[in-house]
Amino acid sequence: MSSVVWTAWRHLPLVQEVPAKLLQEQLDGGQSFRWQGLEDGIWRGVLGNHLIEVRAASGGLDWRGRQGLHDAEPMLRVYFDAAGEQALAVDQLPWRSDQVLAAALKSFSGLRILRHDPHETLIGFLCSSNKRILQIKVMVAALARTMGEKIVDDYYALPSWSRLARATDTELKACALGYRAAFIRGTAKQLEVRPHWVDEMQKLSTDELLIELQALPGVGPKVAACVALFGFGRLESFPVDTWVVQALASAYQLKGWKPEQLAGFGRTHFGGAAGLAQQYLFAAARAGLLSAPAEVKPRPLKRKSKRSPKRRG
DNA sequence: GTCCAGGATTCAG
DNA sequence: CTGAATCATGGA
Repeated sequence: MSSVVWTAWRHLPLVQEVPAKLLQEQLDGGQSFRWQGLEDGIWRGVLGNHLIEVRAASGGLDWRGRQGLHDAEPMLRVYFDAAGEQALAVDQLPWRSDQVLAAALKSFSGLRILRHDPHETLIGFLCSSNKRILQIKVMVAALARTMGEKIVDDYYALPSWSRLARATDTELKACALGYRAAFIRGTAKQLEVRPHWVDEMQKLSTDELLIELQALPGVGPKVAACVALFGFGRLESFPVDTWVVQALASAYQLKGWKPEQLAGFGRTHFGGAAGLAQQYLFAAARAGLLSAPAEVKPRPLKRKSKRSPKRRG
């Protein structure tokens, strides 16, 4: 039934190899909502307006696109951090004094923050509140199929902000977004008149970026942190979701801490690559590797009583 | 039927 | 200011 004509497989060398199990964690572990696993370890996904397939291979990845695709290798090199820049960031994490982190780094060695398109990241995480990863993927796919441009077969690019801004209630209803439909539409109406939004955001510091993101409808602290991390490559951004709350409560003895407090702990304890640490802990928590807090023995921690003034200017 | 999901927003107190 | 209620939908 498929009318896709593929190029030959091409090799994408990676400084740090990505075994099949780790590739699955990266592509289907909550960073992206646009990949589907096929047979034989092949993953098919839509990046921008490209339909791409990848699979683990010795020394890196094999990939292919549709016949006639202009070379997508530069984009994929960035997407998968082919140069291995994040290896340095991982080494800067406090794994030498943090046994929990050390275990997570070992279990998912080579895990990377993929460099997603900011628009796609924002759309995905606008759908994410109170939803599981699988259902987020369904909603994003529905948005693409309903309002995006067709690529081939049943694969569609994500719709533009201007298209989303004029989405009808019927169209949004068909995507089963629930109350998130208002998030999508509200953010779309703001961003459709800001064609250089990404460039503007890139110039900001991470703290400024997080504030600007949270000014968008449906974007709170957690979604902003995810967009900053996965969409803008801010490795210091530390999203605190239910899994991270669980992980820090059980493995770091931080029961009862509120998300904002945990975010502060994350940035202080993990430093400039806190978001990278977060993704390892997120993966470990979801894999059930942090469910035995008795073994862990973290250093004593003090809770800050100081409140942060929420002023701007 | 009940509970929960990579939360955000609104509403009491 | 903080904490609880509410939001729409689908799967376990």
